[in-house]
Amino acid sequence: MKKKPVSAAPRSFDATVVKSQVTDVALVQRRREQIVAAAVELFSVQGFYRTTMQEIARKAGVSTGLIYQYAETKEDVLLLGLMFVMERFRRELESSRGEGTEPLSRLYAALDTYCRVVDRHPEATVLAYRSTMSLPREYREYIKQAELATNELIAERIRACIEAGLFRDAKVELLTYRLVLHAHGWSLKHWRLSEFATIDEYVDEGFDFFVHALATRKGKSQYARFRASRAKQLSKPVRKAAG
Amino acid sequence: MKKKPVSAAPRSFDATVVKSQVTDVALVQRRREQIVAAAVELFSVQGFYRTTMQEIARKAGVSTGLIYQYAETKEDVLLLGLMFVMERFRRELESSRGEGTEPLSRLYAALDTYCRVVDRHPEATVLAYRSTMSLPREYREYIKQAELATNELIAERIRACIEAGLFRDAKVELLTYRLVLHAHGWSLKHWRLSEFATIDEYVDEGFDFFVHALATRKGKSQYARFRASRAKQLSKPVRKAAG
Amino acid sequence: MKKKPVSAAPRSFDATVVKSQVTDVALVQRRREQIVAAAVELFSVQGFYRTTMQEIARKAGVSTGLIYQYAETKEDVLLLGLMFVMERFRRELESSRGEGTEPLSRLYAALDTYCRVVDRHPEATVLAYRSTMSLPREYREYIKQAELATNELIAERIRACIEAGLFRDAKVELLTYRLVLHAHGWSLKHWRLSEFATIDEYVDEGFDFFVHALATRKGKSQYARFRASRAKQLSKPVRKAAG
Amino acid sequence: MKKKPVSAAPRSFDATVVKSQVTDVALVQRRREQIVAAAVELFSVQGFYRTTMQEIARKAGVSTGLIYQYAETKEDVLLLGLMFVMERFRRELESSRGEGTEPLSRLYAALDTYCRVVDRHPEATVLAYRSTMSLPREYREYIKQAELATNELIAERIRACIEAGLFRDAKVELLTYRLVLHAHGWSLKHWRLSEFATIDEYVDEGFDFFVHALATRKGKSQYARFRASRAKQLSKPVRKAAG
DNA sequence: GATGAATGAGGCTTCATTCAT
DNA sequence: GATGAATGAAGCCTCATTCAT
Repeated sequence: MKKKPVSAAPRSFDATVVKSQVTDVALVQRRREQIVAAAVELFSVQGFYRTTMQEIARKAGVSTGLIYQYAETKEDVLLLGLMFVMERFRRELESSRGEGTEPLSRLYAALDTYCRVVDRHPEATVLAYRSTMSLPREYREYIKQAELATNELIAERIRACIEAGLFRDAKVELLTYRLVLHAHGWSLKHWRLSEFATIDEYVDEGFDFFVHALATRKGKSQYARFRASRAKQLSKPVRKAAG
Repeated sequence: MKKKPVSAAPRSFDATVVKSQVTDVALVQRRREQIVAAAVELFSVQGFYRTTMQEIARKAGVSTGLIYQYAETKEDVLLLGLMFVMERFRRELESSRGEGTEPLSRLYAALDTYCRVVDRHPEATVLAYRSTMSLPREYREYIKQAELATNELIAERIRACIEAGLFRDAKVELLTYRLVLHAHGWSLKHWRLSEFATIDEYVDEGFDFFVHALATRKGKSQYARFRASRAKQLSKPVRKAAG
Repeated sequence: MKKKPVSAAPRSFDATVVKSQVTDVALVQRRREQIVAAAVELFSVQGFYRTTMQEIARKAGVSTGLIYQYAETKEDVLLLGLMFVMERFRRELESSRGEGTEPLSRLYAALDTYCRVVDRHPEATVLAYRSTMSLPREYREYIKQAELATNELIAERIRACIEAGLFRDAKVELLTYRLVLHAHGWSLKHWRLSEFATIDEYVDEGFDFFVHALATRKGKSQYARFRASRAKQLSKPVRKAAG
Repeated sequence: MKKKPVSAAPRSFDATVVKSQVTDVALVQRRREQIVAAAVELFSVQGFYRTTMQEIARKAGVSTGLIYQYAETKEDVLLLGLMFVMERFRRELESSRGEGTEPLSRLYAALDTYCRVVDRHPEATVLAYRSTMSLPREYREYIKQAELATNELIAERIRACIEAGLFRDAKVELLTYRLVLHAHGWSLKHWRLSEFATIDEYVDEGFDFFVHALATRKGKSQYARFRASRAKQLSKPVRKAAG
């Protein structure tokens, strides 16, 4: 009886919006990965404008001219980079399961996953905030769509909690951004937040706060059970392997 | 009995870190305002790198060379711009009173003020996120310090709630960033959030969420009273004058 | 029995101290010659600061940007120019033979060659005096070393005269600069000197003066023989072909 | 029965070729000295183009605008500077006496004085070589005339030696430049020459060389006497007071 | 006479993009 | 398909000169 999750091929991650002179699809895929990986790293550290095409080429181990066979402009490379980054977010989020189908657990898993991706790739998050505006207005839409598609993965888990009577009713879109900003915040304000919490604590504190604000009576007892089960798990020798 | 409100002179807003060739202090002040106003507007719309010094000069109604009498580099202009913006945030936040000394009311006032400044100057917020990295590493510290000084104005109001037994104990620094990010979020994700809430709703929803998550029993009843008094106020003909 | 003529490879003429973005050594060589030739001419006529990179590019028949693939700054171009000029001096001096191995004859040949190079490229000499100070302090050392290497070609011929008992003993370094300044003087004060002497006369008068001041009895008779042989030679129809 | 020494107001040192807006002659004199002193020092160290009018003003302790009341362009300041420098050379040379009227002694005194002025103001000499070309062609003539006027002070002493039968006949103009370049050389090649001689030695060696090359029999004996008298003098406790 | 803020043309340098090989 | 040398427009910054006070 679950609603069909939005999905249905979000055009937003479709890298074909960027034209390539090369026809061999597999080659395009491979070369672009090579180029974009270098680009994302440089953009993240130095910003879009401080990074030159020649630097990207050098770091990617290709010639300058080659890049222009796989992207028409520097902005294209940025777009590919942002898509690449957001695609990673979505992919990881999509594969985060949570304990069975328990809604709270699944929501926790989503937040946990999101925060940890951010923790592992802090530059990627920052990149999105810093560089999106360097894109031509038209391209920005792609990024927004990609963001919405990713958010939906969280939104649907929030909805599940509401539908299960664990959370009081509220505007899911706003709630979603609350969690999204919590995750992004870890990167955006890492210089300060990391003085007061580890990523583990940050995730738990964030979730705890969220549940406290929204949980119905039923939700609260469910949450207590969730915490107990986690506590038991955590007491076991091995836990989340370091990322 | 209250702690002394913040420090005395937060070095972080001290514009003298940027050197000027002109000695007349009042003139420096006036010219910089003129230049920085133009710069902030352009940076906000086009970004730092897309904005040329000639554009800034033209918009400020001065010659290109003049800017260099009041700032040594383009980065200096950005620093002054960011300082200017953050100073405005702090100033407005500082002057937000709230109903008497009631802690909840004062906290609400802080969030309300913050969000409304963001609402009135959305570019300013975005500017901070997008352009801070364009600064030389050394300059970024100034911005961070300025941010902390501003945050403290919120932090102390949260602390007041905790000390008054209205909120359960928690890490104030993390809570502060929660509110800060809520305010910033209104600008960062305005394209989406504004589809689901007005600024009034966004503030109220954010505060409500915050209180729900933290309030003790005492806090909850206090909050009920606060809402009642606000409802009464809101029913009166005049309300917050538009900014 | 003779000392090994100077060192092997005087680092001082090593153009690799200036970095190039281009890797193809032959191309670097060719392009630099093209650029430097234009630069030297312009620098000589207008001076370093009055010459723009655009002018150099235009005269060299390349684009402005190209120069920056072969030299990092305008100062680098000057350094290459000075090296180029000094290298020419040294090369010509090195290949000046003189009659057999007769010391006086060889010394004369050195002075004669030096003065004639100066005569053919008066701007080059002037350039060295006027523009060396436009170089970063560090670069000036290269030029000094190059000068010393060139001077050595004269110094060793003076030493040969002393060792052959033709000249009385004296500080060779000072004597060397005496001849060097004599040659340079032809360019530095050409506006005046050329009113009173042709280059031929200038060389002869300079050598005569030098020998008169230093020659031993043996040296004097040798010098008489040298002049006699030259006189005979000079009476022949063909003489030094104009450079 | 001596020829009238050229003199008769050499236009070349006439600073009135540079126009001033100020009419008070004494003030013009005073201000210009103030400005030119600063300018010469800066030009000497940094070169003409690297020195800004604002730097000159600062070092002279006046405002930028003031300079333009006493000189129409930056080139004018340079011209005044060069005139100032050459005037000093001439003045010092003019006042160098030598032992009575003995020709050799007077010539020695000229060379000695010249070299010592150069030694005390090495930058001044270098300035002349480096910066003269920065002048508009028309101005250079003034400098040349000033140089000739100064040279004449040496030339006439050489002539005296020839007329007294101490030197063989030769082109006085060339001989003059020989001595001039010797003096200038001390500054131009100081970095090298100072490794091998003190200024005392440099002067003596230079004069000795000169006399050796030119002296008649009569001149030689005169020179021997001159050296003997100097030796006696030198053995006395006090000698040339340090400059 | 003196000041110093203001001007704006011009230079060095960068770098996205092209194209011959 | 790949290379990397070549292009040239454009931007930051400097500084000689002016002018209102």
